[in-house]
Amino acid sequence: MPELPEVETYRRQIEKAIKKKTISHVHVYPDKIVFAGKSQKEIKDAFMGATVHRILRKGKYIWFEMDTHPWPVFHLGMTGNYEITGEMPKTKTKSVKLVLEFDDGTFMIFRDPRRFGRIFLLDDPVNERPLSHLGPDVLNELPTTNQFTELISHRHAPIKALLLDQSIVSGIGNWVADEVLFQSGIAPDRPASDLSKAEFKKLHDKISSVAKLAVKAGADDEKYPKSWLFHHRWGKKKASISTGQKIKHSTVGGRTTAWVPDVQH
DNA sequence: CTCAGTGTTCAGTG
DNA sequence: TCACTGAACACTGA
Repeated sequence: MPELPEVETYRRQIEKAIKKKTISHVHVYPDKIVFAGKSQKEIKDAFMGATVHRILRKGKYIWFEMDTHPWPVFHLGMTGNYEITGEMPKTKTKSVKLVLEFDDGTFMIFRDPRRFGRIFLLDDPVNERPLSHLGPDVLNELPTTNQFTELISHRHAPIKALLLDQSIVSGIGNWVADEVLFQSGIAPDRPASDLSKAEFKKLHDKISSVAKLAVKAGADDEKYPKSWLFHHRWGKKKASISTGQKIKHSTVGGRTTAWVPDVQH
């Protein structure tokens, strides 16, 4: 379930679990796609014996800052996930792609059943593809309202498509985009160039508050405010928000979009 | 059996 | 080149 809140929450958990520790064993399960063409040996060599200093994140990518190069960069795709445990997973399901064992007996498991996730090996992650294509991070590097407005106010694509464009601001995914537009009262298919100055300000504020709050909640849905569209967006056909207004589902920016026409104009 | 999906990239069009 | 759209990718669950 990886959008920014999940990825940042994973980053914090992983950093807490393995910071300053050294990798003592590496188990790589062959997968040409997830490992982006790298051989098992290349992957193994990169991890083996390395000490992890920090876990960093930009947009939906996280990577290990280690004492040796190259550094591993992870993207969870649609279904990737991590698990930190004290023992080797007993049943090796097909979805397990990588298991790292650390010198204190901590294990980190990377799974990805649908194989949209990726593990890259890069010498300088932020300056190499695909990270070099990312715009500023929505959490740590969000542009000011004015900068944000300048970035997109001349564009004619639907505002939602631009929110999802990782090269403008990185980290916003499908449900976060919908949530932000709902709370801003802006219809997802409005061309960005149509938005007023006040709407850009509102949008910018909501991008910031939704991202921060979701991370603060540790990506735990149940802790998100009751008023959020999030809780109702996948509720069947006749779904509505707490106030009774109907949720409409349509395709915007190539993605299924949930929105409330009575509230978003 | 069919289809959409919490994401990204690339080909094709204007 | 740029801005934008839509398909492809892999696999599962509804």
